[in-house]
Amino acid sequence: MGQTRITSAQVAARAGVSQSAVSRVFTPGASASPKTVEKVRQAAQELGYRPNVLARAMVSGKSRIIGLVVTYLDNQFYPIALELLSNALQARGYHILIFTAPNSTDGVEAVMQDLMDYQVDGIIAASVSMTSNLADRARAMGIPVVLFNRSQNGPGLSNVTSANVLGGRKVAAFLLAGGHRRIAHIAGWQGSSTGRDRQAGFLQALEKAGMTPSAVVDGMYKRDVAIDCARELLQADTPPDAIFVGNDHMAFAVIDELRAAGMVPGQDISVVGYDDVPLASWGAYQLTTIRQPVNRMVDSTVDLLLRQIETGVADPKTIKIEGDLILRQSAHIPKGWRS
Amino acid sequence: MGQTRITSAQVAARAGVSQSAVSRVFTPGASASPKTVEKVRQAAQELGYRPNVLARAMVSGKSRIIGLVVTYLDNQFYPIALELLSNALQARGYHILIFTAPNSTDGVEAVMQDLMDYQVDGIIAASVSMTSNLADRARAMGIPVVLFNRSQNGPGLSNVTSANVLGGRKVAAFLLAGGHRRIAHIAGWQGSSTGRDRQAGFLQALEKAGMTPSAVVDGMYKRDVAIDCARELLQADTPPDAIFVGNDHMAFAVIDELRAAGMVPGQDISVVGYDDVPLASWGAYQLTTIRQPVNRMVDSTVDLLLRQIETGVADPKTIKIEGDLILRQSAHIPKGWRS
DNA sequence: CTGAAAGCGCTTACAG
DNA sequence: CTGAAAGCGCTTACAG
Repeated sequence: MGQTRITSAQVAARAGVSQSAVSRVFTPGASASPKTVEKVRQAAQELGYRPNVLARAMVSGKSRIIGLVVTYLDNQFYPIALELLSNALQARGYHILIFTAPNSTDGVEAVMQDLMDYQVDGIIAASVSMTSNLADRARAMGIPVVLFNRSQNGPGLSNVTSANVLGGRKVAAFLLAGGHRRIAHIAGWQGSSTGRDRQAGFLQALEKAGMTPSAVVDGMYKRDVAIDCARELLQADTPPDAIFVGNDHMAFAVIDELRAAGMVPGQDISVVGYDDVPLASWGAYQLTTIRQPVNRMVDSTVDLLLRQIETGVADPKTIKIEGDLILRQSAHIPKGWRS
Repeated sequence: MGQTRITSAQVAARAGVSQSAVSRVFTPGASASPKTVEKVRQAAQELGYRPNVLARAMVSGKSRIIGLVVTYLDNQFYPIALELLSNALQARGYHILIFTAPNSTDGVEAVMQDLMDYQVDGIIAASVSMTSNLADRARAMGIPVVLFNRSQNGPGLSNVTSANVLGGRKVAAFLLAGGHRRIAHIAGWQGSSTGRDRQAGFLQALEKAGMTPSAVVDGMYKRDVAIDCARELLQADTPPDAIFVGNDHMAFAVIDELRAAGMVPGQDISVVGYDDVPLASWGAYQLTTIRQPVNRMVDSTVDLLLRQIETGVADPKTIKIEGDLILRQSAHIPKGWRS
């Protein structure tokens, strides 16, 4: 194998300049005469030289690597977020080192530690919660952390989510306006802030209207669990006439189950999800749902993270971005309703 | 910010040993007395020391980073493959640096170059084709490359796919046995080996049976294009009674379109896909399809790549793994058929 | 603007 | 088994 990676010293020799000169030509804030630049570029070109990013990282202390921790790659929302994050970061000269973590606390712990060992400049934790111990450690090492689609208090932690409480309220208002009176909720995992917030907003708004939900169960963000929940709701003495499901991924499962029971969503029963992943708009589901503004969530995440990295100032923020209710056929639309 | 990363020298000082001793304790093939190990571990523990992976990479020449290039994150097959690849690699002490590339040749070129700058130990290119120039360069630098779900000849290139030609043949045999006589094909992108191979096997088998397809069009692996194709096929003078679609992602689009036209897949017309992504088994689609054995594809990819990395022997292989036809309701099942 | 030199945090022969 | 030293490929004060 011809592992002959060219070094700056070799380029220097060929160009007839010092190794430092070569380094300067390849360092953005350089200072080199046009002549030097020319000679070095020429030699580098001929030799096929490219600076070693790892060596640069060692001395500069900046790896230009962002660690990303993800768990649920089966929910369409995350691959899309991942793609957008990667593109945005690449455009700014960073790259993503990816860690798929089991959602257990221990799993996340191990993975984050591993991640710090790679000297990442920053960490994005997507739908993962952190122990305060871990957050402290990252802060102690000066590694900025942004939680994506999960919100958590803690010194040094930034988080970016959609306005989940508000979203829950919107869904409740919509279903009430639709004349529904037996409204059930298959909640997102109650161990997550998104699951809790969506539920809280939803229940608040119902209560304000003097209503109580006909049932509230935890779907754990899992397809299987959501199916069981739906089945259970249908077998109750008074089955619901509407179901708010904690995310689209589970809502699809619920719709499949309702249809299997001979019901037509949008006619016999209303179903509303949360996320607006692409599949929600496909013919087979036509799911009414709250759109998570993933583009803006990604932009905020990248901005927050890179600002902290590049200025060195830890300035944790909590950002909540409002999302619209998208009307489709899975739920009855009240006359004259505008969202 | 308290960027006080502990170094091996600090641990050495506290433990009362040399810096090299510390290094040895943290190097797998070490040689250190139990006493030294004990003292060092103790001091490391107290200080919260962890070796700097980048520094280790510099001197050892092994970064334990695998570059992954992906393009289509909207097709459910890839997030799943990504997750499995990441898990398998993590289990063996490697991590994935991710690059999302536009599918253009230039885009891939830029991204791969970028990737090599990070001194990755190996590269997995998922559904991406490489210029021979690029392949040569990777080989010259001794970086093993495995193409995942794409097959391409070239010195030093390994590739892992399912048995696509065979898969195409299986679909043809199945549709013929089902009594279909106007069989159309919405092909996978003809710029890709998977698209071409599936089509080739399919056409071969039809021809052998003395049949010609009623139509063959390129769906480009894109939802929008597939929808247009389906519409076009339906408007033909003799619309098809069966459609083989180049992958599941497009097949879902085709089914949506057929239903919009009032047809029932599996009764009025048969639809067969390729991949068997999770969505294919959900109630809304019930898609008959060839299962890509993604687990085995991932295992083979990781084995091939790590063997090359760890032995240093370039031993390019082409691996094709057979996948079964999975029967569901989207296509008419011939009496007594067993796949 | 430019070169010689120190240093980033490690691993690994080399002696002992 | 263990320490002193060289070196991985760079960047960055420091003089000139």
